[in-house]
Amino acid sequence: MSERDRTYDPQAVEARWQRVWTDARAWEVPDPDEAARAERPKSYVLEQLPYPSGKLHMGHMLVYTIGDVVTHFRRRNGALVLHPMGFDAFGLPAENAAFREGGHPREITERYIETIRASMQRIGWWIDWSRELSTHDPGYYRWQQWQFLRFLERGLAYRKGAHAKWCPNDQTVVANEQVLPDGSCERCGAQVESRLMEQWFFRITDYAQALLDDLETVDWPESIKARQRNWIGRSEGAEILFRIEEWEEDVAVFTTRPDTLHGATFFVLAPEHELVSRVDAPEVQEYVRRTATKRTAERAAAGEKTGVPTGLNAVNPANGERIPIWVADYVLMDYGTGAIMAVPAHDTRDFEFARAFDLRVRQVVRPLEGDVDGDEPYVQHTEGEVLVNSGDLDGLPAPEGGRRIVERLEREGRGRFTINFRLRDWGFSRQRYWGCPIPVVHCERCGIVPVPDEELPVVLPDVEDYKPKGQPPLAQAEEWVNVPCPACGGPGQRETETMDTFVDSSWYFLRYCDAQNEEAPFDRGLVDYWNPVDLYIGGVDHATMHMIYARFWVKVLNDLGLVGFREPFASFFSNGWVTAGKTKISKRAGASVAPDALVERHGADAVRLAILFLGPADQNMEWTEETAESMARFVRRLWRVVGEVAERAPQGGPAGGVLARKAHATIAKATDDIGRRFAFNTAISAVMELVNELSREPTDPDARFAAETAVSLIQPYAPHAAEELWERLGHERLWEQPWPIADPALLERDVLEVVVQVNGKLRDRLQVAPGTPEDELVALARASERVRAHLDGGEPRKTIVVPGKLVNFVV
RNA sequence: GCCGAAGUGGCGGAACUGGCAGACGCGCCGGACUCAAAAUCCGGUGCCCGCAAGGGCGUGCGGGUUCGAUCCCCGCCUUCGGCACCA
Repeated sequence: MSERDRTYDPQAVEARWQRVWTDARAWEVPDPDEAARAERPKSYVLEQLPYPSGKLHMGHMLVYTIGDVVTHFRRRNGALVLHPMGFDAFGLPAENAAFREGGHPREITERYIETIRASMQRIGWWIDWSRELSTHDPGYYRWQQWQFLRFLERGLAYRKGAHAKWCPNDQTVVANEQVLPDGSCERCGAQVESRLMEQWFFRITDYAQALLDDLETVDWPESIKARQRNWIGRSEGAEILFRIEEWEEDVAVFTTRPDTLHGATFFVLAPEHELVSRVDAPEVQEYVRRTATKRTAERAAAGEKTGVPTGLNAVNPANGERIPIWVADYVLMDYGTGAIMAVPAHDTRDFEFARAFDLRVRQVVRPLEGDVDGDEPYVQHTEGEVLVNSGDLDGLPAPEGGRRIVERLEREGRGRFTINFRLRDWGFSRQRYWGCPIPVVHCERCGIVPVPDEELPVVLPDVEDYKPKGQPPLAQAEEWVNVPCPACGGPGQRETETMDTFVDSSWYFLRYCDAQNEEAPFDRGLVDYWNPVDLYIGGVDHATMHMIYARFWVKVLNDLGLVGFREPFASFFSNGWVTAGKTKISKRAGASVAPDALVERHGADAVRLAILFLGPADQNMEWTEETAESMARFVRRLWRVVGEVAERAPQGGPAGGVLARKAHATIAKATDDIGRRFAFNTAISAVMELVNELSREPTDPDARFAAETAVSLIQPYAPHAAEELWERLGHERLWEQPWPIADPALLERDVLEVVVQVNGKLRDRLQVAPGTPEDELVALARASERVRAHLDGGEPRKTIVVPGKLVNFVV
């Protein structure tokens, strides 16, 4: 044994095998022809792609190692596994990194891409780099612009004036999803304001119901589905028209409780409601001004209710009653119609408002027990409650009464059943530089004119100053902006806003399937072959935005006939957060625990093992360096034990002894843990147990088989060391070896341990042969000294026997 | 308020279908090797009583079902996460 073989040098071993794999082009997955498709199943394993706005951190270490282990496992189980990688290069994170560090966003971004790719390759993740893409590449976003134009043709992309969340610091519109609960900007922490401006939207609300229904068809954790359902927020109810008496005009409200219509004692408009701007009263306009400057946080803080009366009255269509119209900011413009009928007896918020301004309260649904009459609002729906104070409907069960009310209004043309969603259309334009240009030209004569397909891509130009200053940075690129209108040839200006980065990530998984295509976004045959993604892996933080947008995008493409499936991600594994101390590791913190430094110290194999041994991969975990040390120790131990076996253990197949049985049990456990349970930590434990037993019997006739099994099973986690040890055991190309299969015959133990209990408490253990008859087991158990002591000489009242497992006496 | 997840040794965690609670690892204790230390190896390690044999207790709390409950049911407590004047 040479000195090199004796001591484990991860840096040398890992470099060696990475060279071998690269030379063999082992990580590439060419698109299979028909014959190959018939021969092997496909599996598309995908992790959410990284933002190149910082270096790799331990969160990445976790996601990509999970994906890598599954990739190895499925490959060696015979599947053709697509496992690509790319970079989500555009968008605020990359741009902010450029501001932070100086330089052009493109340079910074590309530098980070280099760095991250080098780290990934050093860690040895089994990635098909021939399919790499970056969203800032014109070869990529050209086809995004092309798809946008298809959406535009269908009316699924449109422009409208809307109240937008505006970040005064980033000088851009931010998505609702990017505003934190306290009203601050997710990116920079500044307080977000409300502004009325023209913006681009995708009509995602057209797909609200489909997005909800199709959740039934995907295999995702229930918690993630629940978040999406929550986000889509479907409510069944009715739209009802009230008449503004003084103006002889109708105004619609949405309600989920039409049964309480007779209890409406006042009416409230959101301050942004169109009608409010037409109210002359100065105190109303003053109130509207005040709420507009109010920060989201203050308005949302459900403290004191504020509002002003308009002096106008609305007529309740159910009973002709006149009720006062108020303006109050507890009514939101972007939900329902921006106007409500207030029923203080049956809604807590209306009740609070009525209390604050001394408005009438009238109960119209009688609870089964107790009474309301002003003290507490009664809101809970209970089975069997009936209407009161509702004219001829009195005594009807509330739900039925509600139905009758809407049916009546429907006949009069003053109401209808409807469904309202919390989900709003996706505002995707950003007043920022670093994003995909929106390929349209504004023409005074023709309006918004799409750039013809053959002129794509509209390439993002360089500008002097790419920092936002109230108007989009692209407006400075005058030569680029001023172009003839594609329709009439007259003077036109390009759109200067860019697309939200979530557009980029809504279809990247399709592009991987045909990344070099210059004729189309992708070939439908290839995309339909690989998709849907069989296992998508990523963080919960993308459970709503990204994963809803991507689902929407695919549904639209399906409706356009561009893809043959309606859901992008057939199953989803949500990985936990990695924390160091108490803070989530991200680019903001944690250079000290950067994977690069850890790999330098312990080797890639040890760090890969450590991140998965830390705990269940779908739960949050706290990183500890001790774990990396302990995994490095384990690899060294494996190295030494396998070396000893290679040198001293007898040649020949397994003899079927204890060690061979243990090896087969380990195969069964590791296979189930990786393949079905995604319990990577316990799979590693199982291999450790095997190695522990092997280290006690390195010259056993089964030692060679046990060593081979251990090496083979640890390969997805520690591919470099495993490959080297496999070679040491006299074999080649472990990465191409089929995953081992447990022999059911050897899973049967030759001696079973049967537990003997008295009253459910463990009193003795028996060693018996498998298949020992029940009565013999009972006899053996009763013969036990320790059992007899607890039986107190009496007869057991009852005896329970679980064959092969236990005997329980009840006295 | 609504929705979701989770409470097990000193620590991370295991127990997969109701059947040996604490696998595996960290830490700690003891020993071997060493001039010494590191590394490595061997042994021990839930808590309490006991010299020991052995016994008792033990999976957030209180009940229940069961021969038997970390696991199922009911009622609480705590922690974490998401949504939230959503009409």
